[in-house]
Amino acid sequence: MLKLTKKADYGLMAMKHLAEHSNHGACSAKDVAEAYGIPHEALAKILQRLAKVGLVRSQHGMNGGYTLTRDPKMISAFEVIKAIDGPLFITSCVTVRGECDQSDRCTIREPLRKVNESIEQVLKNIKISQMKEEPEIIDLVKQEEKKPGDRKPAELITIS
Amino acid sequence: MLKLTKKADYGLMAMKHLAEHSNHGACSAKDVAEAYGIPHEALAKILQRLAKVGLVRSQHGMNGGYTLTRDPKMISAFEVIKAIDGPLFITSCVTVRGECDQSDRCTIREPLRKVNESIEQVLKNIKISQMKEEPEIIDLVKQEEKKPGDRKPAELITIS
DNA sequence: TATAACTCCGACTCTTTCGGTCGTATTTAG
DNA sequence: CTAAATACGACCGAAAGAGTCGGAGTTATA
Repeated sequence: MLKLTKKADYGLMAMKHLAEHSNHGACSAKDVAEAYGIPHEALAKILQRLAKVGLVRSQHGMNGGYTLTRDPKMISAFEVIKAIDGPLFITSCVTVRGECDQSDRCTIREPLRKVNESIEQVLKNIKISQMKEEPEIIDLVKQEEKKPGDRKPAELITIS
Repeated sequence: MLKLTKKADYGLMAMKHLAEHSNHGACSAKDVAEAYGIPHEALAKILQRLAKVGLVRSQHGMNGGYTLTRDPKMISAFEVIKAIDGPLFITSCVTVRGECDQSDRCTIREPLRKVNESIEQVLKNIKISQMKEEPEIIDLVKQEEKKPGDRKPAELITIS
């Protein structure tokens, strides 16, 4: 549960790959797919959606492929995921149109909406350029787990 | 995407309902289901899973039903969700056994694992007793959205 | 200029998971 | 013993997922 789809995974991998190879010109979908062992036609479709929202630029013909349109420091993981999988809502109650459809007494809607916003912010603050294998760059969580019995007045999650 | 299942939604609603009616004795699955307009047999199956992990206690026979086993202040949303939907992993790469199965060059595994931990902590800090319709109790996010072009050196997400 | 190679693009099918239903057995109060 | 409630398993339809196929467009090269 609560996992993002393989498409989003592939999209993030491809964006990172393009960021690392931006100096070598465009990368074809086939090249990226073979580099990570994923079906290249599935990844092509993902890159198409990224091109449609303007995150990458597609280039037809020989030696064509995809290039980033922005500095990878300015592209968040949230943008990539949202482009591929659509808007994210943690709860099934909150739809695009706003409210619960089946029960007007859904009393947990507001707290979960807050959680949803929190997750969005976490993903918005992760940039493609940070997607390296250096975990110390990203310090997402700066707190220990809860201990039942004490109420911590203020907890912190620091990002970057 | 990134939404938790309806079962988890129902489970959280039921837990909150039990927390509010703990002084009236046990609540039957049918009562809870009718209160929120959800099929009572689907909710019964959810409550069974919650009973199996010990979050609620079931009582057979007439005037039976379900009761919480702990103080609702000590039950986190994470426990409920995990009991219903299983362990959560934000990325498909990270399985229960640990690693990517298809590609050993999945370079985004570690950053996403950090994101995953962050989300877990957010959910662990939301208690059933906090699931009221008073949004000011829970202040999950304390920042505005990003503006492409400025780099905020340190961002904060404050919890409770 | 014309051909051919290489790329992107959109529609389609198949599989898996989710949500919900039904039926039967078990337990308990009256 | 009967009524009311949970416990448990199997089953079915719907929906979203992952992947595949052929076609359209573009550029290099002879």
